[in-house]
Amino acid sequence: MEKIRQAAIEEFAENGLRGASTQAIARRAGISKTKLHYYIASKEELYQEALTHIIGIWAELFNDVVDDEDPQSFLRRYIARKIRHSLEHPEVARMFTNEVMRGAPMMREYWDTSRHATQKASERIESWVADGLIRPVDPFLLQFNIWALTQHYALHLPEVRFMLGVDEGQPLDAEHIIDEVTALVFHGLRP
Amino acid sequence: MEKIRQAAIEEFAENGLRGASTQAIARRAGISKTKLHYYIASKEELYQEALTHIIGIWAELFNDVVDDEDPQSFLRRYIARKIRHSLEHPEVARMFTNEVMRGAPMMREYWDTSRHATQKASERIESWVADGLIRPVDPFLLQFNIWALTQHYALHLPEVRFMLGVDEGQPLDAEHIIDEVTALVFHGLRP
Amino acid sequence: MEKIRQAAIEEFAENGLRGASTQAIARRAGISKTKLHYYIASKEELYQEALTHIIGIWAELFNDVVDDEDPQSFLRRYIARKIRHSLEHPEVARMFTNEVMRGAPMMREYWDTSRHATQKASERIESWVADGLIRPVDPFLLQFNIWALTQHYALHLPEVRFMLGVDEGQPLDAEHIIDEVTALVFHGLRP
Amino acid sequence: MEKIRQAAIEEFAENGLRGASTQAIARRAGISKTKLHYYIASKEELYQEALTHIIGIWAELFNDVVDDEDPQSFLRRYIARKIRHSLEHPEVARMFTNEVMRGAPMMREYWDTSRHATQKASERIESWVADGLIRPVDPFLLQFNIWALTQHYALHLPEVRFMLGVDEGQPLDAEHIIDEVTALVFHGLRP
DNA sequence: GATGAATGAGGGTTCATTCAT
DNA sequence: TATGAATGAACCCTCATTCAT
Repeated sequence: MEKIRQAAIEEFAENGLRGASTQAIARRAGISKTKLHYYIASKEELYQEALTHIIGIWAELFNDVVDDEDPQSFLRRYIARKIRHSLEHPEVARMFTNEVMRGAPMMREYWDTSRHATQKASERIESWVADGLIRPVDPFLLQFNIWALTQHYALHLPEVRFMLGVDEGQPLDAEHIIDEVTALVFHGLRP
Repeated sequence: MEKIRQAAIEEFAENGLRGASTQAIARRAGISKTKLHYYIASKEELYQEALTHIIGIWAELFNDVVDDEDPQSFLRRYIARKIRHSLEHPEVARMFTNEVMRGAPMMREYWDTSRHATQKASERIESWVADGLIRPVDPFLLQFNIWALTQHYALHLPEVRFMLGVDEGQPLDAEHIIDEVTALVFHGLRP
Repeated sequence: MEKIRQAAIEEFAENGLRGASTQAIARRAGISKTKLHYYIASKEELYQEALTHIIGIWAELFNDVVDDEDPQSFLRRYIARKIRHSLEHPEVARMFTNEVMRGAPMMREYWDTSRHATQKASERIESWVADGLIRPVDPFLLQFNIWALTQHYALHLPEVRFMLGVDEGQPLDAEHIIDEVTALVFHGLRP
Repeated sequence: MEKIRQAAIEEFAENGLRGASTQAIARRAGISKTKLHYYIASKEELYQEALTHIIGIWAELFNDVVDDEDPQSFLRRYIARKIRHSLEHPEVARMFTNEVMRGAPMMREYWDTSRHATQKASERIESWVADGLIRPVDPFLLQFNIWALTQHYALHLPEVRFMLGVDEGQPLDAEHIIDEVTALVFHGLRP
């Protein structure tokens, strides 16, 4: 049941694994607690499954990147997609961050996989540096920094709205945020 | 009792308000649950108090900024302090982010205060732009971005260590991180 | 469905009425829980029915006793059959004992019937005593004692195997047990 | 708390580990379920503890046996004590039997210890045989048989009362039962 | 006749908090 | 000030049973 996972991600994003209650997840999904437990084996397993789902979402989000793109095209597309998704589904990034802040006990094995991708990306960044396309940077930290910038708007959405004076009813100007973040990174990498 | 607050921040950082247990806080503080409840009125109040304390920590961290500093000096100091603190006390940033991700129900009134400071900072940034010291940027988003970059290393500390291959025993190279983040921001703001 | 009853007796023997789960009975019978409930009205009724079945088994086991047999022939046959059945189907004796240990709420009416048989058997034993075939004994207690001796090997089967050093794969020597129990009773009754 | 264990043994005797409810144990002990859980760690542990207690009771019951006693003195004392205890505290024998019927998952290690005692007792019995004090018997089965005879009156107490026509108010004639069982065994062992 | 979905009641256990001393 | 005992509410989950098809 799709809506159970959605409800779970929202609840886990707000309250973490321990703080989330199956009662609340059921309420969010519009079903009874008993019915929820008919579909899931346990809270822990639902958590695990939701986490896996999130990882899948992000994999899908970037699975059409073209290797021979220039840094600008690549980074703009990456940042744009990530921020757009962050603003539309902040609960996804939040649940993920929640897990990371717990010490990520359920993600250690994912990191093993992820490490390889990070390393490959680092090599690519270094080739950009070698080609003089961007200034010399630590390729790992650059990845963390971009991740930080794009995640942030999901985590701090209410604060951002508040500070910008954008009420909950109105949409945030996603393109403006994308432009600013992209600009910071572009200029920040200029040789 | 100082150590209760410290224990509370660590527990709240990991498990959030709902997920934190007074039992666990007591254990972290090395006292009995009963004793803990002798010192605190309720879990909620302890949470509130810890949050206020965190805000105080950050206020203190930046209360000697000099208004007439040039952007470079100011930003470097700000970023350096924030990242250093993030790496030394990640639980502080984590508890804060946890509260924000919950929708920050206990921080709305803080935002009211904070908004003013944010606005003042924006004016200062705009004056830098007007003086040609940095390129034109959205001053609010710039603040968010810097915040994002400096918070990140607290939230994702274990992941960062893992990806960089730095074991828990060894210290992370804080200065290197500060250099890279500062460089990104400096170059990113170059006129 | 025959296999449901068999599954039920096994489960009830191990866990009692309250501790038995329809889930487990269904699993033992190789069907789904829903299907089980299609065939039975309720757990309680299945229990009742199984109990009645057990009583029937024992009635059948001894329904060809010949009244004019001498004590030796009668007792040997009785003991032999009972012990053989105990070793082959320990779950039957176990479920019965389980019910008795609960206070036998579902067997009170059976006892009414049983009492008559017990009384008739007592008269027969007394006639043996009167005829000088066995030494004077309390005929009721003798019946209890024989029952105790023959039931025991069903209830304590694993313990008996363990103490005798007979692995689960190998068969217990039923005839040896029968011989020893019979001998004890025979000698115990010698005038 | 002594009364909790007593309540637990009664409840476990009637309903087994699975069938027993902490609710019911609490009710029997005259306390609330919450209070019960203040004193115990878990139902399983309480069960384990009660089982250990029972084993201790029986050890105590026979710890003053004198090795140089003749068979008659020894057996009479043993049988008398065991039956008296069975009639006074049938729930103890019942809980034990309940565990055995489950397959005794929590007693396997006790059997290891018990095996040694059983073997020693067997040697003693064999010495009696060698000395011509009793007729040749399988020493292990003899022990099982005596155990069966003495346990039985605890397990089947209500049935025994019913068949003997002794109402719950009146006391059972324990000495008569002891006499009959002892006589059966004595005669049964006569050379 | 047969089966996946659903459900109210209750299971054992933990919780934050209060009481009694 | 300090602490073992106690407690009502809530927790996650399983249960026997019924529903809908």
